[in-house]
Amino acid sequence: MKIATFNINGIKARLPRLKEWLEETRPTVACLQEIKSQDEGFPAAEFESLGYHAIWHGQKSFNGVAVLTDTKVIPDGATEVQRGLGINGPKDGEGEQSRYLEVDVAGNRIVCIYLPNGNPHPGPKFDYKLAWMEKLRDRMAAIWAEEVPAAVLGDYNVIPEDNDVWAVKGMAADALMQPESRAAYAKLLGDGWTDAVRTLNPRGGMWTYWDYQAGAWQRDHGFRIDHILLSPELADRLEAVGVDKEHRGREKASDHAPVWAVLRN
DNA sequence: ATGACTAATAGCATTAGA
Repeated sequence: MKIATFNINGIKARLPRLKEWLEETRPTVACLQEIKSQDEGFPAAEFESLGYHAIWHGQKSFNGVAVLTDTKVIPDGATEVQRGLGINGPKDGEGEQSRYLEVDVAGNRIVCIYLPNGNPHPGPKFDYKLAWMEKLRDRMAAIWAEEVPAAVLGDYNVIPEDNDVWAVKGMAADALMQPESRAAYAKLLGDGWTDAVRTLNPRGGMWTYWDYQAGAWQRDHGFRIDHILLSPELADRLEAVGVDKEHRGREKASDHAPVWAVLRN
């Protein structure tokens, strides 16, 4: 089983690239973030024609997550367990943003997350990020207690270590690598979750994001913020990880590249 | 210290991303 996460930065703008990626790499499960589409605008039929079942949790303009499953491998598709973590956005009177979608896939719990960016730091958006991470930790602990094989994957918006960024100084002031952000991420690992990419590539240098600006892609000025966290049972089955970096260099690409992990059956 | 790019929605720019 190959599970993948891909922040696509707009499902309408990215549809040709996304379909291409699905056909070329054929992930069993694909977690998507930043679909930036309302529920009624989600192009489910496009994925059906490629042999993918979809569950989505949309929002107007921003955020939005979805889980695709290969119906050739998982005939029944995914079954929704929970959407949302029960935490409102940072603006006064704002409701919950669409950032969390938890499903069951053939007995495995798959959690697709789009963790708040948190910039600018400090400020209410950063506070919201940390509060969201606490809510996530609570929910992950509850899943852990269920003793179900689980993977929590998505855009964490956290650069975990210094060797996960092209230049520490360049990002020092950013919410993505504040000590509080890193500490909250480290707590998840401390709870027993395994960072799949870190485990098989401890030396770092494997980026998942390159900014559109300032020639970041051409200069390889990237960092790692898209992560796959595994429960012990799935961590024991971890066989390989990778970043589909080449897809970042294509026309009209997302600023993130897909990240994947292969789990033995 | 700032801007650079891109997407979405709504304007005759603004917000958000990271």
